Amino acid sequence: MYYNFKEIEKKWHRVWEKEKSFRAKAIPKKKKYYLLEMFPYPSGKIHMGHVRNYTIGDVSARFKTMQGYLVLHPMGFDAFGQPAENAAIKNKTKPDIWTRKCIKEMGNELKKMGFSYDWEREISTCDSSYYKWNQWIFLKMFKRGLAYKKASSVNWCPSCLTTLADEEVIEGGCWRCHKKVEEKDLEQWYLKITEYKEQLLEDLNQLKDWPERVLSMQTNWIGKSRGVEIYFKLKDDNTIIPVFTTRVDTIFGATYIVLAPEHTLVKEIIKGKPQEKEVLKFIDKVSKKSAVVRSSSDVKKEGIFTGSFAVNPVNNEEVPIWVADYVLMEYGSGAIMSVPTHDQRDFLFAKEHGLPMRIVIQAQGSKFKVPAEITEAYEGDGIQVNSAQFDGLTNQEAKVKIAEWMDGKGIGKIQTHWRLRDWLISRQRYWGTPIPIIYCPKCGIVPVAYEDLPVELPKDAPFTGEGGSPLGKVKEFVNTKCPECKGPARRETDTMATFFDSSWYFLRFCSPGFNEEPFDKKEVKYWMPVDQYIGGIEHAILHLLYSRFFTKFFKDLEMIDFKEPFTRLLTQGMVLKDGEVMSKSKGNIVDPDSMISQYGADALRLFVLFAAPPETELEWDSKGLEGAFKFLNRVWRIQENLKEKADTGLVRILHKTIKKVSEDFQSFKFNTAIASMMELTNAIYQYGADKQVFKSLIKMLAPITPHFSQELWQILGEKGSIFKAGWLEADPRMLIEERIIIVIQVNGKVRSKIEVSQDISEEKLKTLIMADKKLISWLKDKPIRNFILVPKKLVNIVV
RNA sequence: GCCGAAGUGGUGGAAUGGCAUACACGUCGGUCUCAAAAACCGAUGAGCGUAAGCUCGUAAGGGUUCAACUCCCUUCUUCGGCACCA
Repeated sequence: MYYNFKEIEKKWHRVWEKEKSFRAKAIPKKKKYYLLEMFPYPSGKIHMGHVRNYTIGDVSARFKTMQGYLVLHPMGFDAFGQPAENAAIKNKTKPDIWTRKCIKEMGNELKKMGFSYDWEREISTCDSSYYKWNQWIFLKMFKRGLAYKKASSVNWCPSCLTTLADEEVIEGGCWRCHKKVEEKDLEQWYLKITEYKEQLLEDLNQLKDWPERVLSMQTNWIGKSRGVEIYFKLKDDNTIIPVFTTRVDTIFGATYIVLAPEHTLVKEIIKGKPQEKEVLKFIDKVSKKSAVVRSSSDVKKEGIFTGSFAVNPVNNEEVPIWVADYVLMEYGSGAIMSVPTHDQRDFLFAKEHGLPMRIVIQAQGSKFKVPAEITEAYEGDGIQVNSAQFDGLTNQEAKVKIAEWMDGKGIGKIQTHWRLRDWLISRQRYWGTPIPIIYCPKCGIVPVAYEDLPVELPKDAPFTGEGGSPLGKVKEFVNTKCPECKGPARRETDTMATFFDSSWYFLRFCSPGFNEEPFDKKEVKYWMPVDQYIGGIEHAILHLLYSRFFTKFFKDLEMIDFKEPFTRLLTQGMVLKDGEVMSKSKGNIVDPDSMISQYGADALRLFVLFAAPPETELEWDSKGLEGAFKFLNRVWRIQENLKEKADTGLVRILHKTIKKVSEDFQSFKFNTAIASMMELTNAIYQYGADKQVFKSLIKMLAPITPHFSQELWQILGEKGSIFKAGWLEADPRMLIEERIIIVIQVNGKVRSKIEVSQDISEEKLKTLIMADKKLISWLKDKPIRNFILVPKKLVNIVV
């Protein structure tokens, strides 16, 4: 009754494995296609998200293969990380053993899905043959000053008991466990990603085939803002107070300045002033507020006058100096100029404290107002007023002119501020790459020599989940000799953030066994960059930014000759059930494995592609999966009723389908490609197919349903792999319809349809229209004002 | 607040200036069957009408056009990112 998917799928898995069907070996001059999906964390079982991600990738890989490309389609495991430690504690085993078991299980599940991976290239980041090169890269960065240690206030997750990079803090919480992140002062290792900030921003322009969403997220994250640092002077002793602004066009309206409570100057300027005691009290009060409270925008801004004045360098006006909690020491210079008339925040603050205001930008076309009349700040564009020699310019012109003028006179400096911070990579964790650094009491921080790599992760470490770097408790690991003076020394006991591992794995895939350097330059030259990368949107900043950084670093080392690792990027949407993300805690998980045993991998693959376009969220629908399975059976049964020769009508539909499917596969519109194959199938049921038409259909289905198609291919008498049989070409002659249907509109509304020969003349068509009974009542007694003909499609008659 | 994406039947979705709702799910009806399942065939945006057909309809309002889901303007809603960022 149903086709025997169980046996068929098993059969072809064996064949593919035996014949090493997906082995990719570089052939110079042959056009290559490197297709990569983000490698998984080996949790043991695959989930629907994996199924979706890897199915999208696999269909593209198989399609490209059929089109004649030499396709590299590797798979591996992002195997270091905290869950292994937690699982090991829970299951009373070791992270190493647990992870390897998971990798094996997960590999089997991936194989069950029939993905066309070159398994001989499999890598796991927890193998010392891999992480050795993490250490090598780290040392290269260290020698260039790109890896450095500094004491700073860092993000600390109290539940994971480790530090986090800025990128790993999502809405103030840990990206992994969502616990609120705390601040802690620690000495940690950083990578100087900021060295590449210009390039990281600039080269986004090069990524034409990345989703706009990702580009905008990265742009926001890097956060470039241009402006001017203005040098206000203290009235009493000419001490300079630098103030950063992006709105230098409003400088003539600056009526006071505000310092952050932590600003070093505050204590000096209040000394001996009557306000001293009050201000100190205020600072103390602010310092007791948590960062979260202080940074929530709905809390009322509080501030206090210091008793001191500063001089505005553009007009030598004396302005009062205030201290307020809304000015942050971490951004800019920790001091701002305040323009109440053109900044809403300043406006509210000035109203509250009765501070002076002056309008300097006049909205075009509106009546000039005086400060007393305005009810809110005007933040838009307009014409400069009250701005000395700049009056009459548009504020956009003034922005440039004033900046240049100030820069030239030395009363300000054109400056750029960035949001991006260096990447903190130290983790107080066991299951990661040891940082290859030795601390010597005599020589200080000493890098491990290249020939001593890898610094192996000890197999036994007493990690308990109670915090503190577990490696610190392994004496044989910690105690070592200084590479320089040979005296006793200690090893660094933190490990690297796992995002380090995944920042270059796509390069390793090009030559996974290479043991002279992280990768073989020749192989990388052939395969890289990745032509198509596919993965989840959650990596829009994290992994994708870090990988871009590493690529630029390798370019500087002259190990590669390209600037960006991923030419095209597709971010697939999440799989939902009942409108929510599938998760263990919500208990709404659908296990791919049980779906495979019920309907087969092919039906599952077909369903996840058909249910939604790849980028959008996919609502799980078991009825839909059943429908996909029914469709495959419907196709399967065609073989029982093949005709000698198919009707021309059907052959035309076939060629239209070939055209549509080829275009859609190319642009990842799998849902509509499948829809048109369903239409072809419906037409076959109507007309009856011959062997040729049927073979074409199963060929088009092959990238999506590889086992199913390969089996039918064999049943139809073909030997060998359907994937080596080439792709289909639509015959342009078959795409021309002889009889076409012209839609007739009257005043833009469809009133009739006429079937005509495709090469009918306009005159003849007009005659036919005039004779159309359906149109008589619409056209009778009405002069035709316009006759619009869209060739081969439509006529619109305006009466 | 700024930036980005989106809003279409009962549901997933299709159409990027030219027939709105392809394809599928669901529902209803039919064929086959003792019956059911499966399979096959058909109907299925709303309203009015016996019917032919007519009117309305793509978040709301306006505009451009012979013609707008599609382009422009305003507004609303949802999702995502950034944010007391000066």
